[in-house]
Amino acid sequence: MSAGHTAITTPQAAVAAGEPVIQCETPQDECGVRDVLDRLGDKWSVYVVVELASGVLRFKELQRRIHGGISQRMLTLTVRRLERDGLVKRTVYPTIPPQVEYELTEMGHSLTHLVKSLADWSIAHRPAISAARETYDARTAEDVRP
Amino acid sequence: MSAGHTAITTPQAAVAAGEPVIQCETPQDECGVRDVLDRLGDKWSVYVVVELASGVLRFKELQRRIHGGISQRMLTLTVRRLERDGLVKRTVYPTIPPQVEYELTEMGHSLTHLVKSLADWSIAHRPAISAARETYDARTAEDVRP
DNA sequence: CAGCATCCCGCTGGATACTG
DNA sequence: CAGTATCCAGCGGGATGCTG
Repeated sequence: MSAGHTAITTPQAAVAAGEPVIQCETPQDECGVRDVLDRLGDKWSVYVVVELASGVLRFKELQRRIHGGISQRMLTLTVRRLERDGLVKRTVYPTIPPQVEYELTEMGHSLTHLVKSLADWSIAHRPAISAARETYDARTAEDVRP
Repeated sequence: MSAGHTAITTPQAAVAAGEPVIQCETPQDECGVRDVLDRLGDKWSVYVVVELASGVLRFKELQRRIHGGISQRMLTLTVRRLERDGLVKRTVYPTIPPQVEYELTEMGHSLTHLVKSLADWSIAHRPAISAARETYDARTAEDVRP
């Protein structure tokens, strides 16, 4: 994510200075959020987790299941990141042709609950969001008279 | 759930573990997830929501509170998007100097719970994630011996 | 089948300067 | 103070081709 080439205000400085944070008292909370969002933020991680929530999958099958068609490249990258973070376990069978199975770890499964909540919230509020967008667009359209 | 004709999948794991199985057979479900993740995916939305969770804030104050120093541009964009989606309410007071207040809508507040959960999960699992990364890095390092 | 390497485009997002 | 407008670097991510 952040390349960190700008050093106007380092997060460390803010933390060290004991800046007022959210309703949570510890400043680490935000770092934590960022950690999760960095994982969940990228386009495909959640979908992989979602698909793996139902069971073990091989690479191709995993790719096939993800609607919208994730590219091979992105699936590899995504799955590798998740593996690195200990959310996904990757098992290689040295057969011919090669077979690689992906499954969620315990930690990965625990994330499933949150993803589910996210999905539920999203589904529940989608109509409201759509409506809000239409309202907003209509209002700004009449607002900006050319 | 479908499947059952291939031996690849093993949904038993999820079932046995009592995991909430997420069904993504309908494309709408995924669109829903994508909708939320598109909002949460961008770098700053969550932080804005987090900061606004504690109360009404003006532009500058909001910018000041966000760690890492969000640029005016990004704060504007982020806050506009959130407003468009009906998560944030923007109130303009035509005074001099101008004063604009931001606050979460009801829907925005409902998202706060999820963000909170995300933060909690993140904080709880950060050590595990760090450990996993170290393990992974060490393993791959010795794996790729030149 | 699984996955690495390469090219390349578009969007995100930072810095800067200018208005109301 | 609260933006808008512009320029530009970086990387996310698609398409393609090559290995084991």
